[in-house]
Formats: sequence, C-alpha cells, structure tokens
Amino acid sequence: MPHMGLQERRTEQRREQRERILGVSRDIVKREGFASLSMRKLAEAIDYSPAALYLHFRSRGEIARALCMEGHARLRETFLAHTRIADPAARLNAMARTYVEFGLAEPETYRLMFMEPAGLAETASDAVDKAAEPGAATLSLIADVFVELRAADWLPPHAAPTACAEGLWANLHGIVALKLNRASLPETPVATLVELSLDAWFAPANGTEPRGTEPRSNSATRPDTSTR
Amino acid sequence: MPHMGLQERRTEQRREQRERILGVSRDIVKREGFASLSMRKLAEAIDYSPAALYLHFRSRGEIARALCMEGHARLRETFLAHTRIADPAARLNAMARTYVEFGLAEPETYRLMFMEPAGLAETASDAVDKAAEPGAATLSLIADVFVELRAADWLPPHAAPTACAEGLWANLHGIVALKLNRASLPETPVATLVELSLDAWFAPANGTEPRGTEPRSNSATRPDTSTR
DNA sequence: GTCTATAGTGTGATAGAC
DNA sequence: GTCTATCACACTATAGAC
Repeated sequence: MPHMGLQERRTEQRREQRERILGVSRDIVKREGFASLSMRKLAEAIDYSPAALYLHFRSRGEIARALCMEGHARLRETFLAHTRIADPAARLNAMARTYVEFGLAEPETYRLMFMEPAGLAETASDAVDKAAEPGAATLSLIADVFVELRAADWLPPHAAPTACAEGLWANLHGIVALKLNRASLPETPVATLVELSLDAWFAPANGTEPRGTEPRSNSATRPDTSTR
Repeated sequence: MPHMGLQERRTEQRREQRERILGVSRDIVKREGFASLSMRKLAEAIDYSPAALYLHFRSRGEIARALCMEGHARLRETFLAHTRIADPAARLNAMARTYVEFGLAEPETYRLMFMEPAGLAETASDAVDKAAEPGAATLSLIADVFVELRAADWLPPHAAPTACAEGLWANLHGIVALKLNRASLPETPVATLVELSLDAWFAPANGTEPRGTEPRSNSATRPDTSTR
C-alpha cells in the first residue's frame, strides 16, 4: 500500500497493534482462562509496558468484551455454515452438535461468553440496549428452525417456537456447563446426552426425510420414541 | 448443660464459634457472592482479627467447601421432602420445580455449588474419592425416579435411566445458569421453560393416575397451559 | 507513543507478642 | 486464643519524563 497518507498510516498501525494485543489475549484466555489474563502478563507477552495497553483499550473489561464478541462471531459463523442444510430437523441436529463441540473445544472462551457474571462484557450503553446481547443472534438461528418445524406441522401447536429454542439452548448449555465445571456428569458421555436432548426437544428425524404425517420415530440412531 | 467437663466445654465453644463464622459467611455469600467474601471482611463482620479465622478453618477454600456442603444438604432436604409423593411422575415434577426455585431463590449459593470452577471446594483427598462429589447424592434422587418410571414401563426401553436423569438435570441447570448470568433469556419466563423441559424429558402425567397405554397429554393440573 | 515508576487498593496467610 | 503487625504478593490504572 504505497500511496497512503500519513493519517491513514497512523490509523492502520493502530489497528494492527490493537489486533496484535487481541490476538495474544485470545491465546492466553484459551490456555488459562480470562481470570488469569492480567494487564501485566499481557504486556509482557506483547513486549510492551502495561501502560501501552491503555492506549488501545480503556480497561481490562473492554478486552473481555472484544474477545467475547469475537467468540460469538466465530460461533455464529459455524452456525451459518449449517444454514444451507435444507431439512430443518437435520439442521437443528447439526447446530446442536456444533454448539456443544464449540463449548468443549474452547472451554475458556465458552466460559467467557456464557458463564461469566453478566457485567463483565458490558458497556454502559449496552446495558440499555437489549438487542446488544450477542447470544441473541445465535439463538435466533435456532429459533428459526423451530419456526420452520412448526410451519411444517412437525411441532405440536401449543409449543411456542422461541420457547422451544430457548429450552433446547438451555439444555445444551447445561450439558456444556456441567461438563466444564465438574469432572462429574461422569456417568453419561456428552455425545449421548446431546442425542437424548435432541430427542427430547424434537425427535430428530435423522433420516433426512421429512414425513409429517407419521408419528415420529427416528430410528437412525435411536430406534424408538414411545415416550412422546 | 451444667455437668460438662472442661474438655467438653472447650470443644463445645469451638464448635459454636465455627458455626458462627459459617453463619456470617453464609449471609455474606448470599448477599454478595463468594467472590466478595474475603477473610478481612469476614473477620470484621464477626468482630475478630483475621488471624482468628485460621484457628477454625485452614483456608478460605475450606470455608467455601463447608458452605457448599451446607447448600447441598439443604437442597437434598427439600428433595427428600418430595420423596413421599407416590406417583413418580408427580414426584419428578415437584423435584424439578424445587431445584429451579432453589437456584433462583439463592443465586449466589447456587453459583458456589454448581457454577464455580471445580477446584474451589475440593480437598486433595476429595479429588481422589469420586463419591465425594456432593451433587451426586441429589442427582441420584432424580435418577431413582427414572428407574421407577422405567420399571413401570413409562420409559422407552432404550433410554438409560441415569442418562435421562442427567439430561433433565443438565436442562434444569441450563435454565438456572442462563437466568443467573444474563438478563437474557428474556423471551420466555422460567416457569414456562421448566414446564417445557419436563414435557420434553418426560411428559409429566400430572393427573396422578398412571395410564401407560394412552398417548400422553397432560394438561390436567396445569391450567396455565397456553404457552405449551 | 512509549517508557519507568508508582499510587492506591486489594488479597491470603503467618510470626510472634501478650 | 487472640491480637497486632506484616510478609509477599497481585491487581488496575495513571502521572510524568523522554
């Protein structure tokens, strides 16, 4: 980029450094968790003095917020990748697995995103603006599926789609959260729990083929659903 | 207690003071969360010097552990109260509600019990002894219900009872955990989510009467059903 | 912009006098 | 047993020289 004014050069450099800080922060968080990301440690890692950090971020919390948004963006991207799956049941299946996989693959990031007391990643302005809740965007993709399922008459008419979406979300979050914090939940492997949860909230019709009329029985993985 | 030897007197006093410390700790945690329970603050609250605390507790973590066990004991007690409910479906219903109510009524205690990174309330010896996981006792009461349900042929034969129990537990935990951390989950009231979850994991057959044959549809006791 | 130096506050835990 | 005093840290954030 040869023809750049001094002004552009400056801001470009700034952006790069900000990105660098963020990158190192991300690594530290991934390895040791946000709790152990201190400004000193971060400064040492990027080979600057602690004070320099405050030229790019107002506070430690702002770094948290940035990393949090990054995480949500990544998660949302993997969700969007599944958007192309036509069959809503199969899509739901894929999204659920993806969600849990994300949590298990990056426990500390997941913690920062979903398991930290609310205030951490919030700007004062965000507190007012409800739409800023970043999880909402992701959740809405799940909700969409339930809307479709409902439209295709695969859902009992009394169940509100968004409520189902939140219910399933809570279920998946519970699985991840318990797994991350306690060595417990030892009895049942996570994969099994996810299967069961999908069955519970919507028998998954794993066999790609929607058949609305027939009583649900999705034998692919699980031969029977007599409970519903 | 007039006829108490000096020895007994001593240990009795010790026990009382320990209880006092624990009581104040409990209050602080309930109000401000365990994170903000410092030895200094605690000492001031009981009007002793910080050093005195270490005569009764080896460390701050040991206080955490004690409070944690207290919490589990309380929760388990409310569960045991429901044990007398004969109909397993109704019992499951009651337990689930109780669980969530507990979490919402005492968020900070719940956090300490279930949402804190594992190491907090663990003794080195506990780490080895798996049975020491205190949640296990509570969970087993839920598992029992599923065993009964299975025995009564209310459950599909492929579903392992303990797996179902853990699945439902994860679901309830997810509801509580999301509610405690984010102001989000705004769309659907918690009560509704719990209803849906119970329906999902086992349509509750609230109408006391087990009827294995009929397809489950349980609007009996819950008039509020519009959402479901 | 970047540094050094430091203010200011917090923490858990302990030594040693009384 | 209880206290005072303190160790040995950690932290965020800022002031002021260069």
